[in-house]
Amino acid sequence: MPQKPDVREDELDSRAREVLREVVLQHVATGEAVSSRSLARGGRFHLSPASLRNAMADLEDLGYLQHPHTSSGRVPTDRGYRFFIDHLMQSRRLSQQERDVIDGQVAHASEVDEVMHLASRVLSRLSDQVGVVFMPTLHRLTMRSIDFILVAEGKVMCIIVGTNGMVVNKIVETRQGFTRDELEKISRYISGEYAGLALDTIRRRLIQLTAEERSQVDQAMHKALALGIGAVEDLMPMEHELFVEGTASILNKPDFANAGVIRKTFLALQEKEKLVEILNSCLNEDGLQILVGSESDFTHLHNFSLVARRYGSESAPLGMVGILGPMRMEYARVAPLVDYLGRALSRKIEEEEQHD
Amino acid sequence: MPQKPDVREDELDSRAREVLREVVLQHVATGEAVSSRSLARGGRFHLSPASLRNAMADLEDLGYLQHPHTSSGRVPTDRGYRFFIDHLMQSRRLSQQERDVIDGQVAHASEVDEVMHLASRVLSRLSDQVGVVFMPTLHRLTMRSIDFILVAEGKVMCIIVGTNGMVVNKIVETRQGFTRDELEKISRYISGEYAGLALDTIRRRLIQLTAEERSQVDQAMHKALALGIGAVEDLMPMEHELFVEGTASILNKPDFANAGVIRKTFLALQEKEKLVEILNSCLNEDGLQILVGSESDFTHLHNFSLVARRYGSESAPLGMVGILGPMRMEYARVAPLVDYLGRALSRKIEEEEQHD
DNA sequence: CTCTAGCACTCCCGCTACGCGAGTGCCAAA
DNA sequence: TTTGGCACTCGCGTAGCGGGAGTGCTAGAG
Repeated sequence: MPQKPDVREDELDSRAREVLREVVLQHVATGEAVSSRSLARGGRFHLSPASLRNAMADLEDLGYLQHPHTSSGRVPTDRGYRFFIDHLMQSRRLSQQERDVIDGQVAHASEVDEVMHLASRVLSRLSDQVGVVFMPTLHRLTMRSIDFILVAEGKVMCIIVGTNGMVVNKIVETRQGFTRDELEKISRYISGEYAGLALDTIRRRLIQLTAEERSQVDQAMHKALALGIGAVEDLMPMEHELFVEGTASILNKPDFANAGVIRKTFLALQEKEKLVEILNSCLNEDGLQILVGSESDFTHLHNFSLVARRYGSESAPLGMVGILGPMRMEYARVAPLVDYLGRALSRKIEEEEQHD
Repeated sequence: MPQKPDVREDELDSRAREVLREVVLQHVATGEAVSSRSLARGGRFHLSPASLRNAMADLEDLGYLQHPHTSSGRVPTDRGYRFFIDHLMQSRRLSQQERDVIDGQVAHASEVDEVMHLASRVLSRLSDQVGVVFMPTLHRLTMRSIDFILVAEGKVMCIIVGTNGMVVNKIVETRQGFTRDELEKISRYISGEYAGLALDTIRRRLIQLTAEERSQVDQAMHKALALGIGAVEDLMPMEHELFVEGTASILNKPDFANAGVIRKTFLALQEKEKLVEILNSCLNEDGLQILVGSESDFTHLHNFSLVARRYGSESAPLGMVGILGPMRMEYARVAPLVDYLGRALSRKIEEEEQHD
C-alpha cells in the first residue's frame, strides 16, 4: 500500500479549510489557477481579496497550495487534494438514472470477460474518465462444476463455473483422443469429487493423485487426470487480468491540450504491469480508496488519481474496479459511482453464492 | 466499393515515373517535403536540381504531387500514392522471422475472439501501425456441431463449432428449466439434424418447425426448439465484429505531433460503424486491397490509408484483416505483411474444413 | 488584533517586426 | 534538352514591446 502523506485534520482552522475547499472546487470546475479575486467574487466569503490572499499564502506555506508562476493564481497540491478528499468533500448522491444504468448492466453479466468489459465501460461512460477493472488470477476461484466438450480432434473446450456464479471457458489442446462419452464421464467425476475447492487446490490434488497411483490406476483414469490438470493450468494464468476502457474520453479534457502529455499518458496506460501492481496492493484494504497524484508511484502518470474499490465477498475479494483520471477531477461525483458499482457487483456475487 | 481515381499507367514517361517514385520513397522515409535539391543529392539521377524541378512541376500539374507552401518541397497526393502503389512499388519479401511470428500465432488460435485479437495484435506489432480485423456477422457460418451446457439455473452455455473449425460460445438465459440430460439430447438432435447448414438457415428452419407443428409436437420438443432459436439468435449479431489494436503505436509517428490531429484520429477510430462499412464494402473483392487517403471516404481520417485483405475460403469469405496508418507509410513493407497473414488464416481455415 | 486599500513588482501572453534559410519559377545560355 | 543564375516567396525562430492579471507588502482604518 503506497503511503499517504501525513495530513492532520486539526492543522487548519475553519477559515483555511473553507478557502482550501473553495479553491479545489473552483479549480476542478474551471481548470484554471484560482486567484484571490475570483474567490472573493464567488460570494461565499465576506472578505476582500487581500485577506484571502493572506489565507492562501498560509495554505501555500503548509504545502496545500502552490502557484505555477509568480503572477498567477493558486492550484491545489497532492496534499491539498488529499485533505479535501479526507475532510472537506461532500459526496454527491447518485441519480436514479445512474443507479439504474449500473444495476442494469450488472444484472446481465455472467461470463468473466463480459463482466469486466461491462464494468469498465459503464464506469468510463458515467464518469467520462478511464475505467479500469482488475481481476487477480483465478487461483482462488472455488469451483462449482466443470465441463469438457469435444470441439474438434485434439481440442476440448473446458468450462468452469465458480461457486460465485462466474463462468470461464477456454479451449485446451490435447494430444490424446477423447470420445464425447469419455469426456462426460471425466466432467462428472471431477465435478463430483472436487466441487467447492479452489482451482489451485484442485490442481495440486490432481497432480498428487497422478504421482501416487502411477501404475495402479487404469489408462482411462490417467488420461482424465492429465486433461484436468491441463485445463486448470491453462485457465489459471488468465491473461486478461486488466481491462482498461475509455482511454479516448480523456482526450476531450483541457488537461490534455498538448501532444506530449497525451503521448506519455497513453504509453503509461499501455504498460499494464505497473497498474496491476498498484491495484493489487490495494486489494487488502476495505472500502473506497483514493490515491492522489504521486501517492500511487505510477511515475509515468503524474497528476493522475485513482479512485478504486474492492469487489467480491469480504472473505474472498475478487478484484478491483475503479476509474483513473486527472488529479483535477470531480471526486464528489466519481467516488460514489465507483463505490456503488463495487457494491452492486459484490451483492450480485453473494446472491449467486447463496443461491447455490 | 469506393472508386479509385483514374490513373492510367501510360500517362507518365519513364523519367516522370522515376521522379515520382523517388519522391514517394524519400517522403515516406523522412516525413519531410521533398525538394529538387535533395532528390539530386540522392544520386539516383544524373540531373541538376533545375531539371528535376521541371519534372516535379509537370507531376504537380498532373495532380501527382503538391506543395504545401510556395517555398517548400513537394509531397505526393492521393493520386501520387495510388500510382506508386499500382505501378512503381516493389514489395519487400517478408523476413523468415516475420513469417514465423505470423505462422506461430495463427497456429494457436481456435476460438473466434482469440483469433481476432491475435491477428490484430500481430499486425499492429509487426507493422507498427493500427491493426484492424473485421468479421462480418455469423449468419453465414455453417455449423458442424452445437452443444448446450447447464451452467446455472436459467443459464445455458451454447457452443457452436463451425465447419471451418471456428468456435463461438455464449451464455443464453432461458426461463425454462433444463436438466443436463435434456440439454444433451437437444444438442445431439440439433447437431444431427442441422449439421452443415448456415446459422440463419438453421434459425429459419427451427422457427418454421415451431409454427408448423405447433400442437403436434410434445412439450419437450417445444422447449428444445425455443432454446435452439434463442441460442442462434443470440450468437448471430456478435457485437465484437471489429477489433482495433495498437492505436497507441501511432502516437510515436511524427505525423501526430499536435494534439488536434491526435484527438480527431482517436475519435474517428472509436466510431467503428464507418470503418465496418468500408471493410464490408471491400469484402467482395479478391486479393490485397489498398485504399489511399480520401479514396475510402472515412471523412474523419484524412490522410489515412487502409491496407486490407479478405480471409476465409474463396466461396465463403469470413472477414477482412488489415492495417490502418498514415497515408505516408511503407506500403512495400506493410502490404506483404497483410497479404501473408490473410493467406495464412485462409489456409488454416481450409485445412480445418478438409479435416472434417 | 484583524481587515482592507493601495501600490509596486513580476511574469505570462499575444502581437509585431525582422532576418535567415530553403525552395521554387523563370529565363537565358550552353 | 539541360543547366546555372537570380529574384521572389514563404515559413520559422527570435527579439522586443505593451497589456493584463495576480501577487506581496505596507500602512492605515475599524
